[in-house]
Amino acid sequence: MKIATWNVNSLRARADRLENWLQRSNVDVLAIQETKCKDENFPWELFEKNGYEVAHHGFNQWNGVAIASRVGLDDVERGFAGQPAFGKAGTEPQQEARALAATCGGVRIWSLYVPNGRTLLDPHMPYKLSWLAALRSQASGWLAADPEAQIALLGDWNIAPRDEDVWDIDYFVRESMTHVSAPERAAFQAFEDAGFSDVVRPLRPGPGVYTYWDYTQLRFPRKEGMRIDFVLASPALASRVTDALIDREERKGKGASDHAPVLVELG
DNA sequence: ATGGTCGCGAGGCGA
Repeated sequence: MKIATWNVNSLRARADRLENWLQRSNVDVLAIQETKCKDENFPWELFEKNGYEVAHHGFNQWNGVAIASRVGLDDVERGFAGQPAFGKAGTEPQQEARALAATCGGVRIWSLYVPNGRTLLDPHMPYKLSWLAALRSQASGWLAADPEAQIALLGDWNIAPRDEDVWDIDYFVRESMTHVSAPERAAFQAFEDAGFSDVVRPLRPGPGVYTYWDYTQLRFPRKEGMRIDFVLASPALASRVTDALIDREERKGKGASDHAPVLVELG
C-alpha cells in the first residue's frame, strides 16, 4: 500500500495537475492540505472518476483538508478532540479546518495542516503551539489505548525540525524566522517522544532534501527549500515502511504547488 | 532584471 501527503495550495487551481499525479503516482491514500474551498466547490468527480473515495473538511477559502482513498474510507472524523480554536480579539474563536481522519486499508490516516505561526510574536504562534500540544495529547492517548495501532499523521507541519531542513539556518536565526524556533521544534519532538517517527528522513536523508519551496525569490531553481511536510508513523506502522519518496518533479513547471508530494510505501 | 509569487475573490490577506 502506498500513502502520501501533499499540500496542494488550492485544489481547484491544481485539479489538472492533481489528476495527472494521481494517475502516475499510483497512491492508494492521499492526505491533502490547503484545499482552499468549501464542500460546494470541491471537485468530488475528479476523485470518483479516478477510483478514489474522498472526504473533505473545509469551511471557506482558508485551510481545508481532505483524504482520498481507494482502499476504503471509514470512520471519518473532522477535527480532533480538544482542537484549539482561534479568533482575533473581539471575535468568536473558530475551530479551523485543519485536521481530518479516516481509516483506510486498516490504517488510521490523519491529514493535518498545522497553523503557520506567522511570526514569533504573533498570536498565531501560541495558537500553533497549543494546537500541536493538543494533538500530541490526543495522539499519545490513541497509542496508550492500543500500542499496536497503525496510525499515520501526515501533513504540512510548518516546522523544520533540524538545521539542515532549511537552506540557510543562519539566515533563519538572524531574521527571527518561524519554523525553526526552539518551542516549535520542541512541539514536534514531543510527537517523536510519544512514539511517532518520521519515516521519510531515514530513507531520504538531507541535507538539501526539502518538501517546500517559496514561490518568491526563485527559491526552487536556487534549491532553497524547507523540509516541513512529514509522515509520522506509530511504531506498528513504521515497521511496515519499505520505501519513501519526495516527488520533487511535481514542484517543477507552471502551475505547481509550492509543496511537493511526500510518499511512503508500506509492505 | 537591483526585482523577481501565488490563490482567492474582487481589495487585501495569507502563505
